[in-house]
Amino acid sequence: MASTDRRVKKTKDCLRKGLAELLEEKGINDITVKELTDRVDINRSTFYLHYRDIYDMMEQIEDELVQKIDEAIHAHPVSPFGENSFSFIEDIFSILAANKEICSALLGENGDISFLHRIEELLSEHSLKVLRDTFPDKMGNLKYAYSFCLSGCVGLIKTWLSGGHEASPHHMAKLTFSLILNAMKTQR
Amino acid sequence: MASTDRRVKKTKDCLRKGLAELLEEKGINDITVKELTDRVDINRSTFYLHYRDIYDMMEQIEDELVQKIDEAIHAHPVSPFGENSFSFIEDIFSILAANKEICSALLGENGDISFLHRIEELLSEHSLKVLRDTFPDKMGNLKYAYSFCLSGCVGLIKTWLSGGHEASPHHMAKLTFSLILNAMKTQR
DNA sequence: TTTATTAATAGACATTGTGTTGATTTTCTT
DNA sequence: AAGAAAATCAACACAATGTCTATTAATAAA
Repeated sequence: MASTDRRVKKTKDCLRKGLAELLEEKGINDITVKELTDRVDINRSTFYLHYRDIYDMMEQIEDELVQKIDEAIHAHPVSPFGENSFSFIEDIFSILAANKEICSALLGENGDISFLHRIEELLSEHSLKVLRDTFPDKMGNLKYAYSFCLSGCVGLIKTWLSGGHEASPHHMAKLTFSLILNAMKTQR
Repeated sequence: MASTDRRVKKTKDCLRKGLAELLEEKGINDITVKELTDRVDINRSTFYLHYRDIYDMMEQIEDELVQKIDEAIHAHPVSPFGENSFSFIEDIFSILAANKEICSALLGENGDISFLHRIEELLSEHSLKVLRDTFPDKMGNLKYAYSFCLSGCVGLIKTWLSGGHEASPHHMAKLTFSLILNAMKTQR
């Protein structure tokens, strides 16, 4: 991402696009470096100039996405559950939309379960703080309701990505917010 | 599973146990046939007598689990959302508990995202019918709320498995039921 | 218990992808 | 235009793969 040299950017973009394509067809398990470089017509040696192996490449891509989301989250002040507490959720949906292809691939049928876990952790890290303020007395019992919501959010994201994002990030954020709030009522 | 010969059963059990162990340590990507057979002290050739490769082995294990869950689901009549509509959920929790080690591994950090999808599909297949009866007018708009609940259920399962199942399958089924019901109210 | 069957083992094999290296060519930046 | 850096090409040892054949051991059924 950082590199300024056109050649590096072009090579990495090329490889990334090829990987996203391959991930729609098969699992990362069955994807070889040779296969990827052959497909996008890049020398295999060039691949090793940038990545240690396929998994390293996947990880680097995930790192970038996670970092972007992380930055978006921390750009918002920690506020209790209320009217505007879902503004950071909207940002997340926007980031995902801006990286639709690779995100779909990473969360889809042949995706990476550890990326899924990282997304959950990101959401968790932030919203745990919020929840602690909103339901201070019940934190112990909320464990299950909370994990229900957490995974539920990821499910929402997956469905939204796999469709054509007909709904706007703003609308999705509002929906997410109300779903969480209602589910949480279970435990009050 | 079917085989009657003790040797086959012993070999398969051994390999399966080894795979579950390895999956707690690393991703399926980094697990080689040689590594697995070395660990459980089985000849590498023997592995190929039963499985095409590591992924084939994983698939066969998943197939068995999915089949068990599928049978459990179809053992229950399709009933509208009500007092007893969650009895099949209880069965699912029981099956998962009976296969705790491998299920934890398959849904955990180094798990298999496609197994996760299969579980979702199984739940989906059955509960879509139920939902169609419960909310017949709103089916179009329910898409997102539904996927929220679907993934939420899997999250619930993951959390329950990774803990020590302190809660009983029955309790979890009731909790699942009320979480779904509350979340669904969002869209009414 | 014996026998026929079937599974597991051991060792060898060609094949394929891996990761690395050094020399050369191409492309970029300034 | 010149120097720097990236991409290419060819070659390499290496390790895991998947397949085979011959041999040994364990099992089920008589």
